[in-house]
Amino acid sequence: MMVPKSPIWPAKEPGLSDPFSLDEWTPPPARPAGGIAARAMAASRPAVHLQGLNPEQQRAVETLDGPVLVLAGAGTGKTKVLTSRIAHIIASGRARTGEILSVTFTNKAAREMKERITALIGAVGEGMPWLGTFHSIGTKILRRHAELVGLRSDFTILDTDDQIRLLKQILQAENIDEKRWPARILAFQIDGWKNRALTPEKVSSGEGHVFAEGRARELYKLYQERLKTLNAVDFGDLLLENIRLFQENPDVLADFQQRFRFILVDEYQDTNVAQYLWLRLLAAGHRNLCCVGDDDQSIYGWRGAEVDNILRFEKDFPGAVVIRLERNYRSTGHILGAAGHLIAKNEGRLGKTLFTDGEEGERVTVACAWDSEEEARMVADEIEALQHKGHSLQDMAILVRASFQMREFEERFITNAIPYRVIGGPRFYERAEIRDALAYLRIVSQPADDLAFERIFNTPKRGLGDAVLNALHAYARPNRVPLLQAARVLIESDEISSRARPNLRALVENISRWASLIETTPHHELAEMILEESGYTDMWKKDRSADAAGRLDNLKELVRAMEEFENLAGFLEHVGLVMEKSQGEDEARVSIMTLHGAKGLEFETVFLPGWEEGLFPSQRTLDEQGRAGLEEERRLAYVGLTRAKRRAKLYFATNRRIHGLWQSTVPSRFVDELPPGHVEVVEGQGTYGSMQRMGYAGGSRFDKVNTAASSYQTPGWQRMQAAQKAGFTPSRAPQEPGRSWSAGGSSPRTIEGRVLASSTVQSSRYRQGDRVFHIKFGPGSVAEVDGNKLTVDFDKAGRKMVLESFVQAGA
DNA sequence: AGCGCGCTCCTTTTT
DNA sequence: GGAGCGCGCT
Repeated sequence: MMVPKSPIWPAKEPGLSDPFSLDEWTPPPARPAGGIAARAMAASRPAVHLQGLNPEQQRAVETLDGPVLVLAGAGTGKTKVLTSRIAHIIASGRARTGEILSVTFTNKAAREMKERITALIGAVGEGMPWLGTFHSIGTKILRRHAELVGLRSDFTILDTDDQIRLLKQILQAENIDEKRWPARILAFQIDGWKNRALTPEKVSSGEGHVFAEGRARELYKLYQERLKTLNAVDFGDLLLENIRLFQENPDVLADFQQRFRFILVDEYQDTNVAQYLWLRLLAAGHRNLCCVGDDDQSIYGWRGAEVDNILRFEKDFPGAVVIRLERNYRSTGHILGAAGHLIAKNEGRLGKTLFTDGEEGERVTVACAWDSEEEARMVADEIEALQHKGHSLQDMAILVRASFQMREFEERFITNAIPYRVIGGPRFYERAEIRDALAYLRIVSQPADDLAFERIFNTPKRGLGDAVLNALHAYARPNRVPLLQAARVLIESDEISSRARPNLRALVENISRWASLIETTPHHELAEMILEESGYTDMWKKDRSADAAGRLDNLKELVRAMEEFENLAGFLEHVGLVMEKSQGEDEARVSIMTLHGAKGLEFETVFLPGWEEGLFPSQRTLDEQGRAGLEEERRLAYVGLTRAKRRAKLYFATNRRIHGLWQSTVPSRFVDELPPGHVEVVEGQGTYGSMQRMGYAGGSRFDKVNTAASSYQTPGWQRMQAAQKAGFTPSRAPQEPGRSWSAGGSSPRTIEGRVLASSTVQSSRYRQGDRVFHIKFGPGSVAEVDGNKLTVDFDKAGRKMVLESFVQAGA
């Protein structure tokens, strides 16, 4: 057999006995004999951690040697396998807790695993030092060997916000027009390179050309240099610097390879290239790598995840054992049938078919709403009906494609007095007040943290403006000193205006004083003192805006959270990487979240609104990633359906306001891809008789409910098609062959409101005062004309802005 | 230093 | 439609 070339993963040398087999394995000399004893015990006693596993799960748990890929479909007991496997390794004496590397993507997943392991094997589970996220483990390793990659071990971790501010400074210094080349685009670009493990030298010059006339690579390099002088890393560096550390220091790598007898990876389908390389390096020692994942649930391609990693596993790791978990313990037969049929349309997959021994249950329902408002009303009504039947709100969730869809549901739930909870949104440590407070703590504990200094330097307002900051930079840069140091020097000179000088002096002296208290004052008390004395809490107390009180609460919460940590450094570490908004689990509420946010969760009833072309699948994904994008969207649909235990309810609306303009929409192709046998089309009980009036073209099974004449026969629609033929075709990337947008009477699905609304300079055929008819709003008269956008005073619906192509003359 | 206007953009999101 | 941002005016 051909073994793929791999410098890191040597093929086993023939003739040598496998040093890692069970028989040959001996504990290192320093190890107490406990391992052997435990193994003996495990042999004589039925293992608790192996109970309740089905045969495939058991195989996944017990196949300890060599690379293993566990393809775990949704709801097949993935976490159970991971935790049982760790318990098994420990209980059988094959490794101690400190010799198992176990990586997850989110802190939540890591926490959950720790809890479940502890439940299986007792308190030993809590002591798993190498169970954590890629980033937290990367940080741990990097802190130990920071000096080898040009950092000090107290390096700071910058988040996206810091990163962008830093890039802005670089762009400014390089005289690059930030309007044309926004820092966040560059940040995105750099992130992308880091995801692919590309250092500035490795970025191809072609790719470097994408930003600021080919200066991207140079800017990336400047950024990295600046990070080093700041003794800082960004999230991407946490892994990239690890890889560099390992590659440049084989002894360090060997040490970790030796240490990690077993490596486990959760959600392998979400790994990016950097994570993959990192794993490969570490796994090359004992070769006991177990990756668990589901290619059908890979939904993070847009942020660097490589489905390819999982698809290629067997090639990458020769001799890998692949185990499929297809027995589903979550959903009913109809839900699995619908989801399975849908995902089977994807081509790039390893192939799994979930099955259940449970009941068929209710069919997946599909309902049509007239517009998004009615959609929200239908969902709310259904929720209330379920509630009356005794179902808890806790067991229901609304999963949307994009967060702008949430608002309509929130509004509806408020009017219906349905308690709800929005999951997602800004994290605790992303809030401005938390970031400000942290910046104070950072500058006090790390005087070289220029970004922290800049953030708090005039917050609260203390009469220090750009002039002062520029003066500080002008001194700091050539002298290669931190801004705080520059400030110390300049307050003794005339460089700073006499008005600002005392203020700056006060700030600098405060910082020094606070810093001198670090050793002697409990850190949470120090934090409180800093926030008080700096005037920061006062700033919010004086603030009259509605959210000021909430911000003060958050600051209190921050100080409270600090008490749980030994010292300031430990806390800062935690907050950058881990800290989450504390969420009170009080009363039962319906959850509203994005499909992405729902991964890994399950609910009795799942509402899936907005299944319309353009929204889901997202037009933009289709435009940008073509076929691959469509498949990722389909996986997202699959994830959504498989969250449901007993009921999945889909909705689509025929009208939706996108970017402020009303658009006609057609059902998602995913609706058509569902197998009829598992699906039931329900009549909307819509008060406006929506099912009668709705209209959409095309060879959909839903034609039978489409009784009215298709709205696409309207003159407005025809005009729009004509306009498109004439050259206003919305930008569309390569489409998958065989599925043409305009084929088979299925009208072009143009959701690109922006293109439509802005590309046409041609004069409208309508004038002020003209009478028009709109399929949603009925008759009205034109109040204003702007290109092809009309502001119309509708007789019933009031003033709305609509696209010209959606109205017809007369009426 | 603070406000207001006009311009742009507008999926998903962890660390 | 609406949020966020930068600039320019007072």
